[in-house]
Amino acid sequence: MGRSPCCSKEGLNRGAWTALEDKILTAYIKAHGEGKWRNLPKRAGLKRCGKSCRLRWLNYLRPDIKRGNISHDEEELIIRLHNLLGNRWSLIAGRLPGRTDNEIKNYWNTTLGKRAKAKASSPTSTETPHSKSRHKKLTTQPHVTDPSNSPQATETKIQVIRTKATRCSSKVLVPLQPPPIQDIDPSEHQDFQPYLTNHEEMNNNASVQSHHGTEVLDALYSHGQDFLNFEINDQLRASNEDSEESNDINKNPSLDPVQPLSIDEAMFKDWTTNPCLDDNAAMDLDSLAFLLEPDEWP
DNA sequence: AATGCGGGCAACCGCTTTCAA
DNA sequence: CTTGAAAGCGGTTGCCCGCAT
Repeated sequence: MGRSPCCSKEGLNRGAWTALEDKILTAYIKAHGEGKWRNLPKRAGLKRCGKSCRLRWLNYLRPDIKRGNISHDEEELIIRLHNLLGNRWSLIAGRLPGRTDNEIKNYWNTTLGKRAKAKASSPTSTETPHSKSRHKKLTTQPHVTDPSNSPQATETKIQVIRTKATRCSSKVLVPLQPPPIQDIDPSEHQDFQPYLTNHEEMNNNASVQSHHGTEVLDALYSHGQDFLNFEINDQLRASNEDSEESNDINKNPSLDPVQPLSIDEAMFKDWTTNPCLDDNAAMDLDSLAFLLEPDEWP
């Protein structure tokens, strides 16, 4: 690809991963956990760059990866989030359980971007999101990997999404509560089944979700400014967290997660009061789409 | 049946950001 | 405060596959 290697590549494998390499990497990470990517190949006995291992794990081997077609809901969400966030693929992916930034980026570049272009040049275009071309290729499995060996082949239970922008979470810690199970119909929220079954996991990831909520809200507030450079005022947030009012939402799981959103100044100062951004509803596609396109509110 | 072409996707790259010493 | 390592990110590339000719 014409560029100098990012690290020493002597004797390292490149290109598509083999089933054996996948197995080794998966086994190693299962045993030792993620992280320390640079040392990982040596320790695991893989002839790969650490970066390559990280990418392979995050984009393909993770057990919480959702394979298969992008659903209509997901597609709409991607489009709206892209309108809002631009090419912040990792942020967009953070709102789509089981989807990776690479997958969304590819999907945009190959499908949605073109469609958007076509639509722009021909506003009367009647192509629907379910047009034939879109489904020309269904679930893709890498040819190098024996599907029977793939973790996804046997792992039908999709776990909670972990946005890769995990660093953000270290600065935002919001008290969380799992959604009341009895209030949620699992059949209608299959994408979020993990949230209904794995509270511990959800709590581990909740701060990230909350942080994304901040970004979305701030984006709305700043009307397109580069809100991702926004630095959260720690003191303000701390005072908000101390405020009884700001914690009401976390204390009151009975609040309707899709309650119409009224965006006022107080809410921007204390986004945790917004029911749409409550963790109980933060991953709900409907509520988010609702947030992004207020003129479509019923 | 053979070949060319384009689409789709996995993987790679360099830059940026974050964190710890 | 500085600096280097590690990790994250988005852009780009190259290969494979399916379709058209």
